[in-house]
Amino acid sequence: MRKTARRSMAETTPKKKRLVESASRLFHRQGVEKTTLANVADDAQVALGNVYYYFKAKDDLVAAVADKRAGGIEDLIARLDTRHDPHERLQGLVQAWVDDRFLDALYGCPVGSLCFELARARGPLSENAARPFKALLGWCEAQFRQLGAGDDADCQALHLVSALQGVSLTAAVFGDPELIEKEAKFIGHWLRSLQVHEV
Amino acid sequence: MRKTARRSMAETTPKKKRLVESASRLFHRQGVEKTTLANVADDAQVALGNVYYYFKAKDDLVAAVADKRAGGIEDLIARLDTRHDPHERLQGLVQAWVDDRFLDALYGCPVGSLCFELARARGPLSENAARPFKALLGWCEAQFRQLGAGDDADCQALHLVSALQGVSLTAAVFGDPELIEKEAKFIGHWLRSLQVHEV
DNA sequence: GTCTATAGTTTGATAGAC
DNA sequence: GTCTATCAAACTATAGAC
Repeated sequence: MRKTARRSMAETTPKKKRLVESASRLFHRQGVEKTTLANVADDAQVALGNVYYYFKAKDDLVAAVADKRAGGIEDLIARLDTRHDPHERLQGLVQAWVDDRFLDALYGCPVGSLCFELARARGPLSENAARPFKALLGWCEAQFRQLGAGDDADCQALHLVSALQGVSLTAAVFGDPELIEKEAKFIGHWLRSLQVHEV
Repeated sequence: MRKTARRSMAETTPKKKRLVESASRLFHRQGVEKTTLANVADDAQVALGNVYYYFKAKDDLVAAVADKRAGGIEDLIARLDTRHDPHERLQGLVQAWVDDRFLDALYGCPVGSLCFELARARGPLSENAARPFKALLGWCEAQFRQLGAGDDADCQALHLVSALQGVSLTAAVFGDPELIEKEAKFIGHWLRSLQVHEV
């Protein structure tokens, strides 16, 4: 009757989904280039040759993971949009980074690291690499505009997204999740200063 | 008599140095994992088998490039330290990012991307991955302290380094160097606001 | 020091039985 | 749909002539 989360997933979840989830985790920890299809197949408990039934080539699996990342950002945005005011929504975004700080301080932001790896390669996959960033920047800009930022809203959005991406990278370089907490507090002060300016 | 910069380097520079410089450029553009020793040997115009006379293994070449990156940051800091006041020194740091914006918007910050790739692997090379970041953060903290930041100096240093790293990544994802200019202006305003607060 | 040739693995991808 | 077996290419690294 004892079941670990992984085993129960391995037994119940369809193989295609398991492959994407294993790839998602391994791409985060090792990067796309260092992760082999044998790694993914093994982690998902799928025979190596069977991977090609679900994905014609490695790039198709990478594209599926990239879509999952973009969807994750869009889901996060949708959850934040249930909050009442733009200041709380932006603070919620920062809090999402704090929530993930232990994993991100080991392997970086899963979205940033993957999108960067795909964009730098400048192959066919780099087309959609900017999608999560476009969503995030556009959403942040709308929040800052509602805070009364006016023509500065796009600069503030870029600054916020950059700070979050940058601290994920820095924390990963040091392996220290407290850096994310520290930067989150700093950003929190900044956001609060914009709000009181507004009221 | 006509000589391109590359060819003249290929003919006059010692092979070991050429290998490190080719590796440095290729690691920036493709990442360590995607770059093969054949790529490096070809770019440096050195026979593949000869690479192993200078570097026992690929990791030794990677370590040499990592040292070069750390040295580059330390040189930059040394150049900035010739300036008269901490505000000008910090603005000079931001300007260094603007100067490199065209290359960084294609392939990211060479320091950040390499240090992150090495740190994430959590192998023997990740030991020194934090060295350039440690130098940068320590130096920035000293500048902010001289600006009268007090106990906030370390938070401000982390924020500045994060913003620079983050915007390099974001600009690379979009392939847009103007994002670096935009964020540099925003940071410039922030630094100026700290200075007038001081005076 | 420099080169060619190649060993020994690993990798993405395919073939074909079940 | 799933599996085993395997190919062809690419990679790190070595051997050995010069």
